[in-house]
Amino acid sequence: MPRGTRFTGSVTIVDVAHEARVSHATVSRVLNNDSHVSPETRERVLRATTRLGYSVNQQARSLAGGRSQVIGLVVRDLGTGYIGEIVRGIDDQLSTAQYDMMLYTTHRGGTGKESVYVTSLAQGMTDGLLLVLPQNPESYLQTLRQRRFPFVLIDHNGSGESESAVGATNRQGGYDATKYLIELGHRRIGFITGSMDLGCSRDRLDGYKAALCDHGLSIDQALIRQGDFHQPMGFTCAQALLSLPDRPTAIFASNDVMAFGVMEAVRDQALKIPDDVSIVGFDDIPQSVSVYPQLTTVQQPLAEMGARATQMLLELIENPDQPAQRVELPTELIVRASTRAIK
Amino acid sequence: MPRGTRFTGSVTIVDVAHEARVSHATVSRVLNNDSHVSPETRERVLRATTRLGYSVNQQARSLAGGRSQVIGLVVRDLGTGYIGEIVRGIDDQLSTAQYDMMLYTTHRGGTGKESVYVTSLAQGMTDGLLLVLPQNPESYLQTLRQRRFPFVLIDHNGSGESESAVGATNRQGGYDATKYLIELGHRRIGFITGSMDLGCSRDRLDGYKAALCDHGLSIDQALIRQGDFHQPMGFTCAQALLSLPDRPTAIFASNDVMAFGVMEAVRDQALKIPDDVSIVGFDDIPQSVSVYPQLTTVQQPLAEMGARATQMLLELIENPDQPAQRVELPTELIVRASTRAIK
DNA sequence: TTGAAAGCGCTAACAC
DNA sequence: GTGTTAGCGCTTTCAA
Repeated sequence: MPRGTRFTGSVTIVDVAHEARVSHATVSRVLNNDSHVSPETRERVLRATTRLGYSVNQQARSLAGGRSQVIGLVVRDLGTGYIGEIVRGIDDQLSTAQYDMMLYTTHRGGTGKESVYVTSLAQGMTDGLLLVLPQNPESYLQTLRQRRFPFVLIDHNGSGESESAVGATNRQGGYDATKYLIELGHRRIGFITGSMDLGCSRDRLDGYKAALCDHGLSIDQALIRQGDFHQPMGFTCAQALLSLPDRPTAIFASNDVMAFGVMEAVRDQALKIPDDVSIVGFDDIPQSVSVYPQLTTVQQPLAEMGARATQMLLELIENPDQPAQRVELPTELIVRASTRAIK
Repeated sequence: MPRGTRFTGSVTIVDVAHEARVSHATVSRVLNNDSHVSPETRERVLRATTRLGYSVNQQARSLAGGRSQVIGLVVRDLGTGYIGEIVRGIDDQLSTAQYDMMLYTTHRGGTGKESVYVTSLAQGMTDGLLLVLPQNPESYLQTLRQRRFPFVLIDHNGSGESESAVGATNRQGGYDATKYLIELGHRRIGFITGSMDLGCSRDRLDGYKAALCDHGLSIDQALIRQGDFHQPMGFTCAQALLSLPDRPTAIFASNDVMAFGVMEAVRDQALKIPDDVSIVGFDDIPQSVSVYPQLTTVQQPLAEMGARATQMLLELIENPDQPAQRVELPTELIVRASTRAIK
């Protein structure tokens, strides 16, 4: 009957050692798959662990210099399905690697908050960090780099080549969607950007512009509004676009959530989707099939991005001296019901 | 220049002690707001911590018998906005209490997985647990109770009076929505349940039935379909309801996500919302205003539920011998565009 | 009020 | 192949 500290009926490595009639170091070896243990001892220890219902105390393990088996996930918020999808991918990988996840949201703190998190995180709580679409990341990326703390950026390609990042072919995605609209006969295509401090936002805009150029259309600055990835902004920008003297016949929003705002605005003006205005989004979050009409959008393989980033992080934790990897997963235009050929 | 172990440039309590010319025990006292420290010593220590950029190592702290300052959040998945809203509330409270959060999802494991989490969680990693809408919870609630490990259930009122839980007035919500539909003139009102192993699902159904009875309408079992809180099931159930010989003029789904599935099904049959079929959901997740027409729904104060549960958990951690609290926050019918009076 | 010392559960040399 | 011994950074008696 092992004595417990607080709540936990904690069976420790020492109890197991006692039960298996070995030293606690040997138990540790077995637990860490050290090869220098005789098969029969290993067997005996393993039996003892199950008999006693032992489970390792991660805090102690990581204090002693081992891994914490925890990674930190830093996100703005969990608002939309966007993060949910990414987490699905992360989660899968983590569970097979026997890792747990700490969740850090930054939505309330505004600037500065993130860096507080990150430094305290790097304090040993976690073995590595996954940063989803970080806002003004330079403030703390610096710190992480200095400490050689493993991290991978998701959907944001950092400032240089020096960091590992997984993203999608944002430029191509922007290009494809715009080209598609052009081929449907649209000539005046409104564009709503994401937060312009993010590389992915700039890339999508670039793709839009490139497609326009390649098809001999000029770039009208009036058709480009600066958004922020949130629905209200999609609404506002769309309102502005729709009240232009020469109203666009199609609007391409830099993410699905803003596209929902566009839908609202279009209806607000008693216009029909897609008859009067075609709408395209970006991301393909689960909600894009819940709305009506179902949204034509550029799919990002979000779950896969999460999974890939996690694999990369795990490798980085294993071997921190690895060179940075930069992965771009392909986007795909998903045509649904919010777009149609111009009359 | 403190020496670091792994990545962290870790300034420890010893470094601070040295700098402040006191023992590390005194530093610990200051850090833990122990009253037996002279104001001037405290001041000196505090200055040293900031000068050195010290930040406490939670692992060590919790190993030594203190709090881990981490709570665990156990959810099925992050799929919809539902969890996102709850987390917003949790997060707020946690940040003011200086707590961090571990996220445990159970979506992949199916049965049994949750209990594995929970036991390993209770192993000292976290100070307490928040369980959102847990599936078949009896398997591990038992364990938690035995160990007297603090936990609070969210949106699920446990098996007895013995556990702390925060939910909403589900029965009343079900009643209100149904009553509203009846007052609009609807007589045949379809109902899609949630997972019936959950108390909240049963309560919503009860409210539906009670409203019917109170208004002299009989309960037609054919109008009640068993759902599971997911969109595809909403679609399927709605299809069944709509192909009934005497088709319902309104459908009340036990959550918003299923209501979206209902919308799909209604359109699939070339019927109009709300002209041919009125639709009501439950939850009021953010998406319910993104869909068209905007969804009439029973609002649960999700963020508030998260916040309240967190406060309760924190109190429970402070004083585990407290009696269990059971809180029901009020729901509110939010009338939007998916419902109308019958012709 | 403060310091010394023990120990939380574990890993990682270092012996044997 | 296995045991012994030191810590990891902290909290917490127990003395002083």
